[in-house]
Amino acid sequence: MSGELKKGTILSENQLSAEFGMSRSPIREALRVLSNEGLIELQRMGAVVIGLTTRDLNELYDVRLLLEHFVLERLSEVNHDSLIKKLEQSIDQMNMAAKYDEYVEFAYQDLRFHELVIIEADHKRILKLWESIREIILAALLITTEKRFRDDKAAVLPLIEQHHEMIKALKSQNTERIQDEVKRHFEDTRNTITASLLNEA
Amino acid sequence: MSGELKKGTILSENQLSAEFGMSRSPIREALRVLSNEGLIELQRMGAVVIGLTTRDLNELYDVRLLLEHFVLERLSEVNHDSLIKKLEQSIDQMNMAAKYDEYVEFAYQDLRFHELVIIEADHKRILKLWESIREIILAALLITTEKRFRDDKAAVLPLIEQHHEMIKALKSQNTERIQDEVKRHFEDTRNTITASLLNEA
DNA sequence: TCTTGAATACTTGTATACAAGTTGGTTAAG
DNA sequence: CTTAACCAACTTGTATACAAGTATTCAAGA
Repeated sequence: MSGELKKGTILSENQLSAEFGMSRSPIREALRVLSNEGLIELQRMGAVVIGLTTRDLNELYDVRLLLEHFVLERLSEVNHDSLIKKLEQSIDQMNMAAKYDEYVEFAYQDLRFHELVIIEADHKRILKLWESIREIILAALLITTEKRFRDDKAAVLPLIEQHHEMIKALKSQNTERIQDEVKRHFEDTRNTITASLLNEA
Repeated sequence: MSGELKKGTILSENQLSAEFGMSRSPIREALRVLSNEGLIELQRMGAVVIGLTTRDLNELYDVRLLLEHFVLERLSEVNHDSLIKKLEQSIDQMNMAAKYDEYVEFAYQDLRFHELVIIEADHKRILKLWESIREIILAALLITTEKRFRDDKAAVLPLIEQHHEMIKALKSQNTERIQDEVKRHFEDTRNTITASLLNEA
C-alpha cells in the first residue's frame, strides 16, 4: 500500500522467508491474508502484487460507506448513550494525539471511532466483513495521517470536527441527518486518502 | 452447517489430520478458511464449532441483500443484454436440473444466477465480499435444495418463477421494481433456508 | 475435604524436508 | 538461423520434526 512494492512484483515464499529470516509457514499464512485483502493475487507460481488504483480506493470507500450506512440504519432510532460516550472518548484521544504529534495514535482512534459504531450494531456477519477490510483501511489511514501531519497539520482539525458532527447527528436520532453526515465525512476522507496514497505509489 | 458437528465441539489440528489421513498443513489452512467464514472460532487451544442460529442465517441474508442491492443500484439504469442472456441460460439449466432431479446442479445454478449479477457490477471489492460468503451460501443452498427436492418437489417451481420475475424486472430497467423483486426473492429463500437448516441442526 | 503443585499429555506456531510440477535457458540437431 | 528437447533451478503443496506453552489430572499436604 505504501508503494514500496511496485505493482506486478512477484513474491515467492522462499524469497520472503529468506528476506525476513523466518520459515515459509508464517510467510505462507501472511500471503493468504494479503490475498484475502486483495493486495496480492496468488497464482500458480508466485504471488503478484496488485497495485492500488484510484478506482480500488474508491471501491474500498464504497464498501466502508455501505457497511456504515447499513449499521447506522439499524442504530439511528435507538438511544445509544454508552456508544456516544465511547465515541467522545475516542475524539478526545484524537485531540491528544494531534497535540503531541502522535500520528499512529490518531489514525488508530479514527479507525476506532468507526469500528465502535459497527460493533454497536451487534451483527456478526457485518462485523466479519468489517474485519476483512479493517487492516487495509488501517494501513491507508496510517499512511494518509502521517502525510497529513507532516504536510499540513491544520488539516487535521476539520477531520476532528467531522467526527463531532457525526456525534451530534447521532444524538439527534434523525436517520437522514446521520447518513448525510457520514456520507460527507467519507467523501472527504476518500479524497484525501486517494490523493496521498497515489502520490506515493 | 449440516449439523453433523454440534455447536461447541472442539476441533484440533492433530485430531483432524489423523481423521482425514493427511498432515496438519492442509488442515490448518482449512481451519483458517472456516474461521474466515465464521463457521468456527480459533482460540488458544482448539477451534470451536459455531452453531448456526436463526439469527445467524438472517444475518447472512442481510448481507446477501445488502450486496445485491448495491450491485443492482449500479446496474439498473443500464442495458445488460449479455447479462440477461446468461441469466436466462442459468434458469434453463435450473429447469433441466429440476426435471432430472439433480439437486446439486440446481443449487449451483441458483448460486450462479446471483453470482452473475454481482460479477456484472465489475466491482473488485464487492466481489471479494461475495467470495467471502460464497461457499457458506452454497453449502446452505445445497442442504436446502436437497431437502426441497426430497420433501416437496413442486416447491421448486415458484423458486424458478421468482428468478424469471427478476429478469423481467431487470429488463424493465426500473430500479425500484428490480429491488422489490430481489427483496421478495430473498425473503422467500431466507425463510426456506432457515427452516431446513435449523431442522437438521 | 480442600487446596496446591508437579507431571503428563495435549495444544499451537514455526522450521525443515521432500515430492511433484513449472519455467527458462542452453545445447544440439535440422 | 530456427526449432526442439533436455536439464537445472526454481515454484508450491504436503509431511514431519521440534519448541514452547497450556490444560488436566493425580497425589500429597494442610
